[in-house]
Amino acid sequence: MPSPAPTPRRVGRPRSAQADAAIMDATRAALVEVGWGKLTMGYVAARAGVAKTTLYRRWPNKGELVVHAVAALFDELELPDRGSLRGDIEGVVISFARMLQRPETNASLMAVVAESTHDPLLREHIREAIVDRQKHLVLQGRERAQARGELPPDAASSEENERLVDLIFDVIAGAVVHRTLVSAEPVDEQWAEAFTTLLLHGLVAASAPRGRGEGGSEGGYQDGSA
Amino acid sequence: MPSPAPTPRRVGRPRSAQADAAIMDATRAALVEVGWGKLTMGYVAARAGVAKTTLYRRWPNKGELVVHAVAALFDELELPDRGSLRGDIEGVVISFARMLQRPETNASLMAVVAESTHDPLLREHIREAIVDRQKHLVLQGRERAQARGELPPDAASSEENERLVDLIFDVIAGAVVHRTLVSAEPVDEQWAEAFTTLLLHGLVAASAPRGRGEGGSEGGYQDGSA
Amino acid sequence: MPSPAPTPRRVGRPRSAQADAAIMDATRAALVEVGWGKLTMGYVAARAGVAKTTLYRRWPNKGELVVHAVAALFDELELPDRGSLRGDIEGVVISFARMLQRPETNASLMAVVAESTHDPLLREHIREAIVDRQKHLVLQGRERAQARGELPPDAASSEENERLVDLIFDVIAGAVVHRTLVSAEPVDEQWAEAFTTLLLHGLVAASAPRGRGEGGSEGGYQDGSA
Amino acid sequence: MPSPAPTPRRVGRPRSAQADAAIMDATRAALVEVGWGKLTMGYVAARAGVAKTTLYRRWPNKGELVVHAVAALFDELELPDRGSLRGDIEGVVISFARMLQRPETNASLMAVVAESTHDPLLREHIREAIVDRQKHLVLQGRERAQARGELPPDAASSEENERLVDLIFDVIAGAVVHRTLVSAEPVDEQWAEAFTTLLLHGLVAASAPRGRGEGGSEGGYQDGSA
DNA sequence: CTCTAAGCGAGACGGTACGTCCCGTCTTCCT
DNA sequence: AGGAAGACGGGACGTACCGTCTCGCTTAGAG
Repeated sequence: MPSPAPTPRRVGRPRSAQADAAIMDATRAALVEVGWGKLTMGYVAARAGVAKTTLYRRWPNKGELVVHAVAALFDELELPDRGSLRGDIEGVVISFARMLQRPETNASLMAVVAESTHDPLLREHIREAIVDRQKHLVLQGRERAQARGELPPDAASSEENERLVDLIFDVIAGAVVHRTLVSAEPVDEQWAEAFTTLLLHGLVAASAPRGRGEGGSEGGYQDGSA
Repeated sequence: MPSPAPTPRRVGRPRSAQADAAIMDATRAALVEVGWGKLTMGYVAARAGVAKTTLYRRWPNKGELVVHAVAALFDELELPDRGSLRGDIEGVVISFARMLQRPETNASLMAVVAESTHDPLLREHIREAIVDRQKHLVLQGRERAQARGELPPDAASSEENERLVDLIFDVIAGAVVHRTLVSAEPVDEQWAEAFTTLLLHGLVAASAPRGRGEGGSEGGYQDGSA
Repeated sequence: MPSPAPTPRRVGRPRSAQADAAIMDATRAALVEVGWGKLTMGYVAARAGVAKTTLYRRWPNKGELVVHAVAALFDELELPDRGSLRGDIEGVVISFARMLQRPETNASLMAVVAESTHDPLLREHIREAIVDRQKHLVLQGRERAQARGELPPDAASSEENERLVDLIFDVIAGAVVHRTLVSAEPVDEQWAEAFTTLLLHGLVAASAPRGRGEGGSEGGYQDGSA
Repeated sequence: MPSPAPTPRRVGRPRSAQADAAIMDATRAALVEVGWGKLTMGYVAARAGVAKTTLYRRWPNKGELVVHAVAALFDELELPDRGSLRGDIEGVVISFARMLQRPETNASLMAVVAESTHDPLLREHIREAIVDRQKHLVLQGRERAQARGELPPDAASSEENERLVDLIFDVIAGAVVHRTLVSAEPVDEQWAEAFTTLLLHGLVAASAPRGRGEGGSEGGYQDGSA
């Protein structure tokens, strides 16, 4: 996919790539310093050594600029193969948490999400730039686990499949985000292990064929010892 | 400590309780209409039929006003006894989700949380007003389940106990919030059921005595059919 | 004229004379400190150790309060008989200037006059409280000079008489005020003497019967030496 | 000193001269309509068809704006040569009074002066913008009269000279201002003539060599008839 | 010698204007 | 054409006073 864009006009002086990078850096730095609410275009521009005009030539408003700057941070999320489902989950939990604990991400993610609650375009923007990117990791991990025989293969209905992936994604991302940003407690190895244990057992049940799942409630905690 | 509650000696004209209520209502209504970002003190005041100064006499700024207005919404969260752990979990998930889906909560919660990422006082405010209030529900549900024999009694170490409650809280609240606000998908009965199933199995494992928890990873999905 | 007021009601607690005095003092002190523009009722009240209500119970607004406080200062103006018209003029000039140089008067007079330029009621108030009181001194001095034979007796027309008194008053008060407040130079003995000399010669001409007055322009300065 | 006046290197969008003029006009109009006390920046801005910020970009506060607007009015003061000292004095008196009677000047001058009583910078501002400009007229008139032989040439001491000019200035300006603003009576031809007569005789005496001036007090009013 | 109408301190109230900050747009000149 | 500089129209901010309005307490004179 080299360049489907139909020749984007090449007249006049080209945009400075240097400016671009400086702006991204300045935006992230400013987010750390003052947060979304007090972040001003003027300050970003000044810090980047650039005129305000230059910002507006690239992004239509504050929101877009910040989302753009934040989204890039999510690119580094990866899912190294640790050989087991448990290992993979713990890995992603810890690496996701590590990212969220960096102040620029911390401050930015929630700010951007909050802004999105009454801005559908921004919400779509976030979905593309952040959510889908992360969801891909869940899929990848699941496939590996299935290959290893740790999880049953895909259900018949692809719709049901997607629902399951979405659920797992919301549980993992939700728990990590909530602990980091709302409870404001660190996601350390201990927490990651406990969470993984919880998830792992749930996963097995959730992935099992329908009609069996609700067994948990009756079985009680004596279940395992039988 | 000479006087236990010495009648705070109110002098001068007392604050109007009417105004207080009108402001809270106006704030929530305004949040629905325009969202956090465009909510203005002037508009809230006008809508409440009150002078802007009256707002500032009670709350030092927009943030505090909104947190206050939003926090009250969390008071209505309850945990009706549905007779089983599964029922209780589904109940709280759905009622929490229902609350989050109401536009005023939707817009406000994240906004307020986002604001808190660089405002420790606000963060403490949130913890008191919202987080602790919710955590209480988790405790309550767990006690009921223990009484019913659905979950094992408290672990020996109270520290470990607290860790577990915190974990469960982050998982429930996180998943619901994430699905509602980030994934922007509805929390319907179907999702609540699937989530509950997942959580239920995880819960049993997580609540079990240490040293057994990690069994899940090896056992695989064939576990149940053995 | 002992009390034409038809018994001004004597029920209830009478107004505190102490408060009255404290308010007047506080007002004048505040005028010195911050000037009219920044003088606030709250500050005057606080400084007088009195509630704002107490101020408004006595004067309907800031303007009236200040005029009242300032007018009292003019009461002390007197015209001691120095035995000659020249002496009397120098005396009044210096004592008037001395009053104007006191910071509370300095700041207040112009402020009040300025305020009066678009407030006819206040203007009338000033005329009664300040202007007429001063004009009386001019009349008194003139009568003494006439008695001494330094000035001709009143003209036939009383209207013309009044015009003359007004003119003299405007010249004296105007010159002193202008030097003090606009030119912002001190009215010392030297200036007072020079001004008196100027006025004295003018006075003789102005007081002379009509039809002769314009002689000055032709006569030139050689006039006296002839 | 490499560059004597290096072309101040104007960068960025220049200030709109149109806006400048509109603001001055609006300020003067507003002064007439509502007076100093009720003049608001918002109203001036609206009337000028300009944003409030544009006002504050040019003047730091209401006071400076108004002084600036008013000072310009004094530019039109001139001293047309009427051929005689008497004529010149009457001319300047009447044209000065005419200016003061215009409502915008009326309201503004005193307000600005009042404000200056506790603001040394403003006072200096006024001196430069208004007082010095007027004093120049006195000098000019005196020189003409000296050339015509109506007044004696400058005294030996230049210091004494300056004192005399200042005195005359305070008398003329003071009398006109006082009559207009404090006594609140019109300066008509009749008053101007009477005042001029008074001043003219005083002038001759005051301009005469020292040691003779005080003669007036003894001579009495019979002086002229001898 | 009580009763009671007014005075009083305190401070909340509805308002108006302030002067500031930032937004996103627009000129102007320079590269 | 891009970019730096900065003025512009606009909107909201949070503050400061205004003059009014409860409150509950105090106080002196009328009954």
